[in-house]
Amino acid sequence: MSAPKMIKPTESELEILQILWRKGIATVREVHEELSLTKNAGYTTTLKLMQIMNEKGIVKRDDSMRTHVYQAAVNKEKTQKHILGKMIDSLFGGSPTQLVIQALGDESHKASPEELEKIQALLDSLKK
Amino acid sequence: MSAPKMIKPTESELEILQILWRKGIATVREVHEELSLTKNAGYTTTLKLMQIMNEKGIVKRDDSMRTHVYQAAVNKEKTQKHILGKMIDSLFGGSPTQLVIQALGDESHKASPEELEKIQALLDSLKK
DNA sequence: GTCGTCTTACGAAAATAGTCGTATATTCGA
DNA sequence: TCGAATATACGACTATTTTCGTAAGACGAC
Repeated sequence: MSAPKMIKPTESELEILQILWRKGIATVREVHEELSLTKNAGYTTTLKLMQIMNEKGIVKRDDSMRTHVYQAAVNKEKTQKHILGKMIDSLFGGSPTQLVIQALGDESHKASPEELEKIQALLDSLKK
Repeated sequence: MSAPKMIKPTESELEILQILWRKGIATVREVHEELSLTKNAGYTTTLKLMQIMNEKGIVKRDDSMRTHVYQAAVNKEKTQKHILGKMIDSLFGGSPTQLVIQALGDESHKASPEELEKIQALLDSLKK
């Protein structure tokens, strides 16, 4: 039953994970190209990070070929939940309600009616 | 009108901010007593952190007396919203809905019926 | 085969965060 | 007045995260 291991990706690792979650698999070069759009770091920096992530078990890689191919080894939803849980503790006094209220009230990230319905459905199921 | 400064409190700083937000004002001793309930760190560690926070402008202090009195210098809701906004963009593709769903589904931070009602009320007001 | 390019590996510096020991000052009660 | 308790200041040490230089092997064009 014990969680295999509790993973706590760093900021930089999260940036890489997002790319891998979206692309499925990718080489260091591909990840680095995308990171470069919003960030400024050398190629070997990205490489090193991904190597470390591999050691930590955050990503897996296929190194049967000269150019290694990476993929995320942690579940996206689980990771989101875990980070959110820490945030609930560290920023919202353990109350997810406060977090939800702030998130829903965020003017720059408005939820659409369809999304509100999704939340309503979830809320209904929690209430019973 | 420029934002005075963009604050990025660390994990430990957030823990202290939470206490200050709740208590309004507090001494290092008081903050440390509370931190000790959930954490294990020496008194001077807490002191040092609060001194650094003071230098950063995250807290203010009244040092007219021997025992200094601290208070938060950053707004709680603004800080929460800022950090949450970054997370919505970086982890949830800009959709607060996904974040809300993950937060509500967190088994280890269950919302009480009363809290669910609060969310329901907010949801109703957003729907109209 | 040789050269230029691309790749991984590796080590270590730089930056950031958190920890605490110790010195010194103040307060207060015995 | 003396000493225990408590306060701040401050430096240093540890740990973690991020960064990158450099080396060495593999590949393809020619």
